Amino acid sequence: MRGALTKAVIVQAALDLLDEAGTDGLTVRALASRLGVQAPALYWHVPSKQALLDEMATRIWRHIGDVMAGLPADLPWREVMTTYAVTVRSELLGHRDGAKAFSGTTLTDPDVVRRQEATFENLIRQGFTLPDAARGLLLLHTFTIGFCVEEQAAIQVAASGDDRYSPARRAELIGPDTAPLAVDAGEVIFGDPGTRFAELLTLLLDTIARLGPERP
Amino acid sequence: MRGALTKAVIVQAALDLLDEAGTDGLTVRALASRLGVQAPALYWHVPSKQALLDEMATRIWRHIGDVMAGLPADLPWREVMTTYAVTVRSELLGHRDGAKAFSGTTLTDPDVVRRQEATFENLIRQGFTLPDAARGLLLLHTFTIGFCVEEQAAIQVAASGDDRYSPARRAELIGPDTAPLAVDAGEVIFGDPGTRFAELLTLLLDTIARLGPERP
DNA sequence: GCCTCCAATTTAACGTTGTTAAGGAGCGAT
DNA sequence: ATCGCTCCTTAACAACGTTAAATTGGAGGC
Repeated sequence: MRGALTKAVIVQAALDLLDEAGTDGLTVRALASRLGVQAPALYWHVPSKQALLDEMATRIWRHIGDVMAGLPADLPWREVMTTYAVTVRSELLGHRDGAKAFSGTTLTDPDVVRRQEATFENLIRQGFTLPDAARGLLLLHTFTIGFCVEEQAAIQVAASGDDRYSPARRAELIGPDTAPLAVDAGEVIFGDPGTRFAELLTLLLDTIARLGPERP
Repeated sequence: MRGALTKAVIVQAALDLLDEAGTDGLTVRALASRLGVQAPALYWHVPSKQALLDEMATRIWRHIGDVMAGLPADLPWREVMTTYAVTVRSELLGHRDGAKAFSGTTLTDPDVVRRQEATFENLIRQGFTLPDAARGLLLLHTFTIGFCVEEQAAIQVAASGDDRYSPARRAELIGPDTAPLAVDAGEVIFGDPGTRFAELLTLLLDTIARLGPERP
């Protein structure tokens, strides 16, 4: 089993451990134990825990890049953008604490950026200027990040047995008589996240259309 | 000086310490020392560090609520929404690591929610249905959170002397010949954040207009 | 004026964390 | 065979959040 440890193996195990134990459970010792090794052994392959976290984030974003690069070169722009948003969301929510852990991360991999080229080419072919394509994707990216951060936080609260976001408990805490609008707004804001995401995404695509190929 | 320690004082000191020392420097011992007290003394007033972090977040969001509640009851909806986005951004960026620390946080204060009532009343008076007002604010909220998370992460990278996001270094890392579009897109994506925020915000307000009072 | 009681704080300590230093085992090349 | 390099272990450190127990200081009853 000597030499079986590589950076890639460690990163994969770290992602698995994160899913099982969450951020708090992702310790160097627990990770080492899962790999059948002592904790300091990992430091031969990875300079620090922070570097490991960066590496994990890079893996996630590289995978998202793979999906985007695999799209047909002439896919309609709405589907391109929908795929991006949906992929990012499923990838972030697919890992416990993923949104907070992998958002706003410093990508260490220029390769990820390079592979955006095909997407830009496609968008431009469909009538976007480059700055507008960039703005559109940035808007989508930003929105998706924010959405997932909030969604996953609520998921975690609910998972801990706290029903603070359920409509009934919420109404009770606020007092329905004092702020009926705020209570009702909760139905929209804390309703089914999938529906909400789809709704807002459609709204955004309509926005992006106006700065791109369907400019008024 | 006995009895001078209260939860409010601790929370304020914690915010100050966060700004000076960042998330890593915000330790129970450092906080106690700044308050002229031993670490365990804090546990008389606050049950845990996590509770303290929640309390800090609540303070931030309550302050944002103060600003919103202080707006004129008939302020045009675009200004209402702009104020919300701008206030959230300045509040989050106003504290070191603020975006990550205070986003997706579980508000412990129903009072914050109750005070949204006036904002909803105003938006409805200007032609929004309640669900659309909620959707609009949610879209704005989500976007702003995502934006700040990314912006502050980039700020922190730059502050550590890493010029990875500067146009020149970025072009060098990617290789300008292999992905010219991706390189140029960086000018938009990593240009001045204030401009970028204002641009995207305007874009969003145009979208929100279509589901609200200026429905086509 | 003393004593009591309770709120608020200290001292001491525990287990766990990320990380480093020093050393040893295995293996290929000379 | 032995050197040297790679990879891993054992031992240890300082710092962290947190708890238990002992201690202080002031307010109120006698």
